[in-house]
This record gives sequence, structure tokens and C-alpha cells, in this order.
Amino acid sequence: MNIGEVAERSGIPPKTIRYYEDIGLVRPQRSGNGYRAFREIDLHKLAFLGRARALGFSIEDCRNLLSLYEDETRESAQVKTIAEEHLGAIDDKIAQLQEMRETLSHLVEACRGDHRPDCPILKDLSGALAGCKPTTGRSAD
Amino acid sequence: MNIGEVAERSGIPPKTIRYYEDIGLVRPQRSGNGYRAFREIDLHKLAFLGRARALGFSIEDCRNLLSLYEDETRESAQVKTIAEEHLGAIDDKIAQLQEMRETLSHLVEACRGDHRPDCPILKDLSGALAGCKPTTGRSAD
DNA sequence: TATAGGGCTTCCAGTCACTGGAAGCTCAAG
DNA sequence: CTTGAGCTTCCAGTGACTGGAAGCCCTATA
Repeated sequence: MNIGEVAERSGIPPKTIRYYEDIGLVRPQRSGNGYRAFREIDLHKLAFLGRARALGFSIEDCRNLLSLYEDETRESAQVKTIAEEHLGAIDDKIAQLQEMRETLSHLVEACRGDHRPDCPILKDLSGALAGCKPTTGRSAD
Repeated sequence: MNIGEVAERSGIPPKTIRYYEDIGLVRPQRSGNGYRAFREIDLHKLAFLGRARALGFSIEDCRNLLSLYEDETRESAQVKTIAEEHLGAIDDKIAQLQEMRETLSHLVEACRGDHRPDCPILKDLSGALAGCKPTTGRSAD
């Protein structure tokens, strides 16, 4: 298989596949003409990577997951640990975004959004210093 | 004020402040010795930026928000538009993460996490090709 | 056989928002 | 006069691609 077909079937763009080869995630053979020659197993690996990336795993996680996948002596605990850590990171990210969302949606609701310059969003942003460190020891206490 | 004090008071690291100057978000004056000389208004701007960044606005959004802030003839609708678009992006991101979270948490729950190699997480990942394009027109239908 | 096109190759650069580090100047204290 | 902290610039790296240029390969058609 050439890279085009693999890209088509795995859903991963050719550029990305080449990049994955660059960083050693896949090692396709080469045909006489210099083209990459992918076997079914390479395709399989790429699909694996695509799925793992879609679940938000980092490339390094993917690398580890892939090597566990190929390791017959793996322990499922190793996989679970990676997944649990990633899940935790996702939860953190969601929490952070929800906090942003919360604040921002209040501000958006409060803003009339008309032709007047008056704006609670800008007011909030410009009031940022209030919560910061004071001038030099002395503050508007 | 030197960069150190501004960093302290705005909560933005010196490196980042220099970067913001590089990309034209702040334009501190210079002292005779070549040091950046920040005025209160620069500090204020930096705090504004810090707050906007904390709400997840991109640098380009920040640039626009800042210029609206300084524009007395702005219309709050302009600000609101930026904020609403950002809010929409946050919502998309949250939805995407929650979908990941959903799938991943099911997989994690299903994985025993013991010393055996058997693992539903890897099984899911390796089954990724199933949902993809078939060989060449002909599939395991 | 010539040519046109599409697919493949490599390499370089850019994205976003910083961040680390090196080399070197300035300043205040002792 | 030295020490050390703070400041300066510049260069490079992060993560995970992505775009583009220059050029080779292969097939189909005129």
C-alpha cells in the first residue's frame, strides 16, 4: 500500500503519517522507487494511533500504549494507569473550561451588546489589578 | 517600574511581558540604562491581558479587546461578539472533552487493571479500523 | 513517444503562546 | 572592587502537526 491508500483507510492525512514515521511511531518499508510500502499491520497501527489521538492521548502516551499493545507480557494495570492519568487530565481541563465558561457567560449576559461603549466585560477585565499584588506593600486596604 | 515589579504586581512572568512587547501588546518606555520603564497604565494593560488570557481568550482576541478598551467610541456589541464567539468555542471544547471522558471512563471501568495482559482499552483502540474505510471498495460486510 | 496529471519524495518554515538558557550589561550593597 | 541580583538580547525548543516548494515516479492518452 502506498501512503495515499493508508491515509484514506486509516483516516490519518499523509502529512501526519510521514510525521509519525519521523518520530518513530511507524516504520513502513520502502519500495524500490523510494515510496513507503505499508503492510496491513502498519495500517492497523495507524488506526490505533488515530483512535488514541481522538481520545486525546498525547503522542507519548500513544507511543507507550502502542508498545504495550505489542507486548504480550504487558499487565493491563499499566494500560489502565495511563488511561486513568489521562482521564484525570481531561477532568482538570473540563473543570477549568467550565470555570471560564461560568464567568464568561455571566459577563456576556450582563453586556447589552448595543451601540453604547458601556461594557461589563471590559469592566471586568480592566478590574483585574484589584485581585493582584499591591503597589509595594501598601494597598487600597 | 522595572519589569520585575510589574511582573510581581500583574502576575505575568517577565519573559511573557517581554514577549507581549515583542508582539506589540504593550509598549513600555525605556530608561537611560536600557531597562524597560513601565507606567501604571502599562501595568494596568498587563493585568487586563492576564485576566483575558485566564478567561481563555487568544492573543488576537486580547489585542482586539484591548483596542476596544482604549477606544472611547467602541460599541459594546463589538466586545460582546468576541466574547460570545469565544464562549461558543469553549462550549465546543467542553463537549469534545466530555465525549472523550465518557468513552474513556467506560473503558477504564471495564479494565481490571491487574497483572494479566487482557485489556478492553487496548481492545477498543486496536478495533479502530472497523469504523474506517474498507480495503478497496470491498469490506467485511 | 511525448506529455500531462496526479501521487510520491524531501526539506524548510510556520502555527500558538510562551519558556529555557546563554552571554553580557547595570546597579546597589558591603 | 567584588558580589550577586536584576536587566538586556538572541536563539532554540515545546506539541502535533500543516503548508508549500522543488523535484522524482508512474500511468494514461494523443
